[in-house]
Amino acid sequence: MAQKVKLSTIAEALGLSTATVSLALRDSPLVADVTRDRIKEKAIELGYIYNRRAASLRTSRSGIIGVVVHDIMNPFYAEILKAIETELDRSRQTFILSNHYDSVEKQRNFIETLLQLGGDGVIMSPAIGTPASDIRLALDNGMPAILIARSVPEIDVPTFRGDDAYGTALATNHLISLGHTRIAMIGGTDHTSTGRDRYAGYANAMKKAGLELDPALRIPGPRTKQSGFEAAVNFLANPLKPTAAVCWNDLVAIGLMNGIARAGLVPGKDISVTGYDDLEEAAIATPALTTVWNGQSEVGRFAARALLDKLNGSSEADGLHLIKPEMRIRQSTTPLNPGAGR
Amino acid sequence: MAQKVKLSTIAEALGLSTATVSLALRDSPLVADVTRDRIKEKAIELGYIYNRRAASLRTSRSGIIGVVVHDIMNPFYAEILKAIETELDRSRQTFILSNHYDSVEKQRNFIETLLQLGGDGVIMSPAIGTPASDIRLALDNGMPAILIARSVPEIDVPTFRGDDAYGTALATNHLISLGHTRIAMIGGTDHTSTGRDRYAGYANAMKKAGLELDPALRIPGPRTKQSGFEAAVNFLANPLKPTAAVCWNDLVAIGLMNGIARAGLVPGKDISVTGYDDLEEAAIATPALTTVWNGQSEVGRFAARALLDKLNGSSEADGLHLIKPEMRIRQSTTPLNPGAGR
DNA sequence: TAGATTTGTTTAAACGTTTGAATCGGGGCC
DNA sequence: GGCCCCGATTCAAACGTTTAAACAAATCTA
Repeated sequence: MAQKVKLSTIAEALGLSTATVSLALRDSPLVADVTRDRIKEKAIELGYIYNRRAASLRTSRSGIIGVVVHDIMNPFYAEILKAIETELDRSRQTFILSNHYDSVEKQRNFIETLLQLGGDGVIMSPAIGTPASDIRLALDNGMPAILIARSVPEIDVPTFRGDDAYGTALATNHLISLGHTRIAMIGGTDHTSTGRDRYAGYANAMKKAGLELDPALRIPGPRTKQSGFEAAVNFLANPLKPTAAVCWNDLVAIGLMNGIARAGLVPGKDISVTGYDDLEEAAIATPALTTVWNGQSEVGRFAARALLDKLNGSSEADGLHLIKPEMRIRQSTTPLNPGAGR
Repeated sequence: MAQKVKLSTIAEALGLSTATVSLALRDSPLVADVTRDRIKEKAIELGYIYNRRAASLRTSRSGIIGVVVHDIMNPFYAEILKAIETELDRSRQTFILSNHYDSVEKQRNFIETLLQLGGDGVIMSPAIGTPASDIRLALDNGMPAILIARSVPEIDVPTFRGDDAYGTALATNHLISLGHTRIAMIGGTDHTSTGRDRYAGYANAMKKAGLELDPALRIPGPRTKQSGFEAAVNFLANPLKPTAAVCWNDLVAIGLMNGIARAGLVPGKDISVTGYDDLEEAAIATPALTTVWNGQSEVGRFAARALLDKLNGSSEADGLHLIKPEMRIRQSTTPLNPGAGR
């Protein structure tokens, strides 16, 4: 590997100063056109590589943005990330991605690393139990933060997520309108604002329709296919078997449908199932999954924009922004079959 | 936001020099125990944040490692990434993740960005058509590279991937042993080494068994569920309908099974299907998918280790390392049903 | 007791950029 | 001809660390 090529290498080769070279490479109007061209040519010829750490040490802008979510493998976040990526790419920001797997500690490590690297900002879906102080750590050190998918108590930064109570109410009402009365709710926990909201939407819809809220019909659990698959056993063991299920998300719903099929019943016919998120996968599941579109791409896009706006000095977007979910009706929900559920 | 706290802030507060503070914070034996404790205490009290860009400017080690793959949303890569993450976390390296979506340009941008940030190394699954010069760009600037999943002609860096020809041969032979003779191969392209290898494994197994290689039975396509789902139509329209299919990967296989089910046939019974990769999802699909384990976690782990070794000066691992795939037999493959396939 | 060693700390230069202020050689203006 | 201004370029300091080398004081050693 040849000697490192830096500004001064180019400067010396041309008999100029590093200042001129620096300005020229950044298209400053201060340097003569002809000089700029000579400099740029030489830079390419020598294989010059801009040293961002040196630059950012001087300018205190690194061009790095951090994004941390529960699990990037989860298609729900993956769709959000894709939207963020598209938006940030446009403004030539590098982004650093991390999972926290709901470990507050891993999340704080990430924030600290990002501060050390001089990150310009952070977009995060906070881990369960995130203390306000962890967000303030970023804020106090001049690194703006945007929240997605979940809120953190006492923190008032721009926050984007779906209107969960409204969304599960949509799904529940859909099932009620099909004649179902014993409707289970599967997956998720009550330890997050999302969890509480989703349950509230379901519970309110049930009450409003005059239906009984049987605690045995609430089966909490992780938010994975595996968990939905396993819940099927529990679900089908219930003596008064439910005829329909509102699932935490599409993954749980697909897992549940697989579990139902494995038990010899026909999902969508014997038991109606709704998902949540409307992942790409929902449409090609068998049967095609009725679900609630949760606006992941909107969340990602808005979050990225809000951060870029903040970096440019505006702060209009503070506070909570809810995206209204929409029903996507497919084949996994059908009118109550009077013979089923016994 | 208060004034920035730096080494000199701590130094002044304690009447010491920045050198002492710098050494103390890094647990150098050069500084007295009592002094070190005072310094560390003060650092916490003042909320000191280590500035890595300044440090790395001096040391030329940034602690940043880049990872670029086709698509992090793809569970195949996601499993590799998880293994890499686990391994790198252990040695406190920050990693920057990116998709190239098989765009050589996006990939080169990533390499350039990483160089600008002073990345210590890069692990990549090269985009289709990656020129050797793009890898050399990294190498020539002192940034070691490791390849996963695919090779690049003329490049001899440590490369880790599954033995694809062997793997598809396993799957094909399994189907042949069940009595199938009209076996399709679905998904993938011939533009990558992986693609050619997988086809070769299938083709050789067919020939060796004395079976005809009907070009109509080769249905190339993207490596997604969607694509498998769509291929079902094409597949079932064949007048001499195949009775079994070797799929490019589990996603294609699951999509294909959904498509078969949608057409009113029973996957695994009317038509046998094999996947590739053995994703978590394969085991809970309906029917549970027979597939080929491709050692993603091994690939990720080995790649990360190889890079860390390189950074520590060793270079033993140069060249290609193949991981031997293994068959995972489940319910999606059954003996040929003489009535089917007509 | 003088010199050598050890222990703990400081000095100062370096890493590669950016940028406000300074310089320089011409013109144009009155 | 003196003055000011202009465009193009350079000077030099700064960003916050690290580290080789120097230093000072205390402790050994012969």
